[in-house]
Amino acid sequence: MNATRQALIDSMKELLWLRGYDATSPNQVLDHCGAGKGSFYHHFKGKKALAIEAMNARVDELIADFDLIFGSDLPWLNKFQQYLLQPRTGIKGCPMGRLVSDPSISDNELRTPIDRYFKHLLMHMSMTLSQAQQAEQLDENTSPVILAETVVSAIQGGFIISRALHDDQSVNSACLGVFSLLKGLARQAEPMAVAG
Amino acid sequence: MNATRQALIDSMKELLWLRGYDATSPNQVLDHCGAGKGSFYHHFKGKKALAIEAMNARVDELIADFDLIFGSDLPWLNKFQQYLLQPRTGIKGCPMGRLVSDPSISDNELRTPIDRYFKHLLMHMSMTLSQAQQAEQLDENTSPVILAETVVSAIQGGFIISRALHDDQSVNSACLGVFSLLKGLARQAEPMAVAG
DNA sequence: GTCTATACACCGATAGAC
DNA sequence: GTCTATCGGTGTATAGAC
Repeated sequence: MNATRQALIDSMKELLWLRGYDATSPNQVLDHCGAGKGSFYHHFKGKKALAIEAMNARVDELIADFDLIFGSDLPWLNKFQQYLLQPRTGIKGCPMGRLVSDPSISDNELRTPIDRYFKHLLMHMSMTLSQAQQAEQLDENTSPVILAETVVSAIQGGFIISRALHDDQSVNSACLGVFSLLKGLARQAEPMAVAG
Repeated sequence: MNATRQALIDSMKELLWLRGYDATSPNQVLDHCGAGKGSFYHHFKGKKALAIEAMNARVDELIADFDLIFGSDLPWLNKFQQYLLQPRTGIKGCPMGRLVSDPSISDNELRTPIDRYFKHLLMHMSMTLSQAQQAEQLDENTSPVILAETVVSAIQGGFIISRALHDDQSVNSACLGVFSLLKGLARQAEPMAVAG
């Protein structure tokens, strides 16, 4: 892979996190990585094409981190504990979540990587919760799908509060709060009933 | 109050919700309300000044709605029920929450109305929760401040998920989920009927 | 108070030399 | 593959007539 091409992707990845899509211009990307306009339009059809590659690279990164925890054989509650209690820098925002407010993201091609990221989180969290219910380790009155949505929302919303109040810690409070609520639903597995 | 001036504020309010701050240009505001450039810069120092007035007007509106519920004498859980189970149009996003991702919002003057909105929600929710604890109607193991942050985060994050998945209902699922979790912490010092 | 004309910077993209 | 020059369009704001 060409080094300039990779540098363009890396710079776009960084600037998307820092300023979002609409507010990031090709010129800013070029300044950031020291490339020239000619390289940009040689390697990519345009801003949108580069952004999609950069977003997909970021999603791969984030999903790999997520899978380290949710793909492990930790007990279900410990998975959520590890994921939710990771320290986050609230004001920076979520590299994916912050993009959805950009007007251009209503374009479906631009939205695809973001959709992929959140669908992955939601699906694997709700699978974990569903298995916990089957093992009688989780209260059965709440739907795993809705519960997963609530957890992901608490994280994303925590970033919003952090930026709104200019306070890096708000997101961590929100994550702690939703973890406490989740912990309240944990049940000790009871001995398996024997049919007959 | 001059009618043109008011029309400019109303149009900016609308466009801020629709497109955010950075992506809304003075020309778009003028097209939206039919005013001319001269009127704009006669009544307002510039885009930023108009946006601040429009944001403050929106916050007043949202806070009035919020206070209708949280300023009432409903039981604490019913307040959260009414507020959280209001149907929301997820893809439109929260008129305040969507603004925090705009790079320009790191400017403190622009952030002030947003800060005021969220501080109001958080303070009054945590007061309600604190009083519920004193009345022994709410589990005492979780901090009211953290719980309030979790509730507001679930709403805001729900909007993010809605926009990410292009699904109006995600935000309502997230709100339902956090309400269920909250309901699980209710204690019956006195008889309380709660549907849902 | 409102209008039109204008200024200047930056946007995303292209052309063509090397 | 990379560079510089340039394009048409738009953003924010100002000037000055009426």
